[in-house]
Amino acid sequence: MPEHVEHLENVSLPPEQGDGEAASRRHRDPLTRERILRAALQVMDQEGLEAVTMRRLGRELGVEAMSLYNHVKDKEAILEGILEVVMAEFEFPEETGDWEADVRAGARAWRRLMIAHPTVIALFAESKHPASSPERLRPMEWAFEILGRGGLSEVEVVRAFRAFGGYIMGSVLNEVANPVPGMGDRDHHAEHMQLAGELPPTEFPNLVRLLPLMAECDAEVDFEFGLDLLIAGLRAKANRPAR
Amino acid sequence: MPEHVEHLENVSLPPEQGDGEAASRRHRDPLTRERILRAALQVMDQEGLEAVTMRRLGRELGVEAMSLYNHVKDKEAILEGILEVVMAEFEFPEETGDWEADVRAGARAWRRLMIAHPTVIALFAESKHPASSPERLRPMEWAFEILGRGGLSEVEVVRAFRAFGGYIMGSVLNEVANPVPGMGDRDHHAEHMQLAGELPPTEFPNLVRLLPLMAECDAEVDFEFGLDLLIAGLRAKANRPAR
DNA sequence: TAGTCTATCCGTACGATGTAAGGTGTCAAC
DNA sequence: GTTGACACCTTACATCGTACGGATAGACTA
Repeated sequence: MPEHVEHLENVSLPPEQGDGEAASRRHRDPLTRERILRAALQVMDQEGLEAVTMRRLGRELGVEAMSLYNHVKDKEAILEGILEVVMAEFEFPEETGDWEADVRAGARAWRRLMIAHPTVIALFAESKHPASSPERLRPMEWAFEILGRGGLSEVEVVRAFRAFGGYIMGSVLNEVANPVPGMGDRDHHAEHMQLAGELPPTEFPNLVRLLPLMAECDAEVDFEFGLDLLIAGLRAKANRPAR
Repeated sequence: MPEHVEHLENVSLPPEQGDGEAASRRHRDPLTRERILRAALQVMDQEGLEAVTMRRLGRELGVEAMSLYNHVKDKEAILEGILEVVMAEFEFPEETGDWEADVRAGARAWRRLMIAHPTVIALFAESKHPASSPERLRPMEWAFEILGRGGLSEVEVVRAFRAFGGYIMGSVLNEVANPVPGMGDRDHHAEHMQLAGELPPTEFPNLVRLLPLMAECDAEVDFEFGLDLLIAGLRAKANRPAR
């Protein structure tokens, strides 16, 4: 009988710089849905969605790819799980009682979360099932709660939720249109400027004029601008006096 | 020398229901970047992004997968190309001279386009390079043109563009959260209702109350709602009198 | 007419992916 | 001990994107 495995633990166990803890030779600390999702999120944040691979996650956790299937059904389940983990990071701003300020703070919190993990937008875009885990629902619940205090009807609350949600999602999506490398802006800036220079000015006069402006705009300020529009519009609709 | 190929044309050439035209046995009509992109878009619209495969496109066009590489650099190039084709379908609304009406019409046109090809949102979310082809730029140019007529400063035009663009993108993204099957709403509706029924009402009182409402809202009406908010806000900012 | 060029397309092959199926080891309960 | 449950590993397969090289056919030259 071939006893070809002489299980020493010299296999690899890559340096394990991370949360240390030994990974003692007999058992490494046991695999867990939790640990898998955390590793997946990390890989995704650092190297993008296409780096999230069963084998890669296995390597990351010192385990073979197939072992993951003892804790998650699918790769798809991992992807959905990442959304859970991210939404669990949502930082609820403390409430001031000022409705507009609270709405604004909520929107910013949401944006911060998406910006912190830009690739989740792609996950949302591909996700097959709507949210159902408490982790993903809790921030929604809170958003409804806040919006509900503005004197809007129930339908209006729903619609405002969708308007803000859509705006936040879309802004971030447009903001992180190129997701990969070292950091944002520089690439965008350069590409925009170059593009504006190359464009036939008779066909694209506005782009030639405005693209450079666009390149040097600050995404956060722009976000606030749109937020102002939505809130102003909502204030009008709710017949509230300007504070 | 092995002359193992006895090129008869019996291979397969699947029924070829489409644009007819013969595909005569000697040559089928020649492969083209154009034709490839069109086929890719069609497959994507009907069966989703993951069905867009080099071999699949080849089959669709009566050709081996590798032949596609004579006309496109990459699979990625095909995906970017799909964006071109879609944006080329943008239907410029005729301009009325009424600024608000034109902005609204533009936003609707944009939304219609995305709804007609829901999967492009995922493409945008994964696209590595910002737009650069004229097909993708032309609708942007037009949007700038329209927005520019509202008495806004140049920076405000840029910001308004981003606000509207973000809102449109995000709304559609949220609207088509589940992309695949026969059609929208039914699934969403059912899932929302069921979810609302299962939720612990003490932890998620707002969701329990509002999710059913959300399920029966009409996406188009909701879109208009957010559009109203943005335009109202913009009107205020531009110090224009309500019409 | 024969010969060469070039664009187009096919065939084969390689590495990487997700995952089904079954094997191996460890430990708790009997 | 023996047994069974569980965590993990190994192997295998279909399918993916694509590098590489050969075959075909029309256009051009002579």
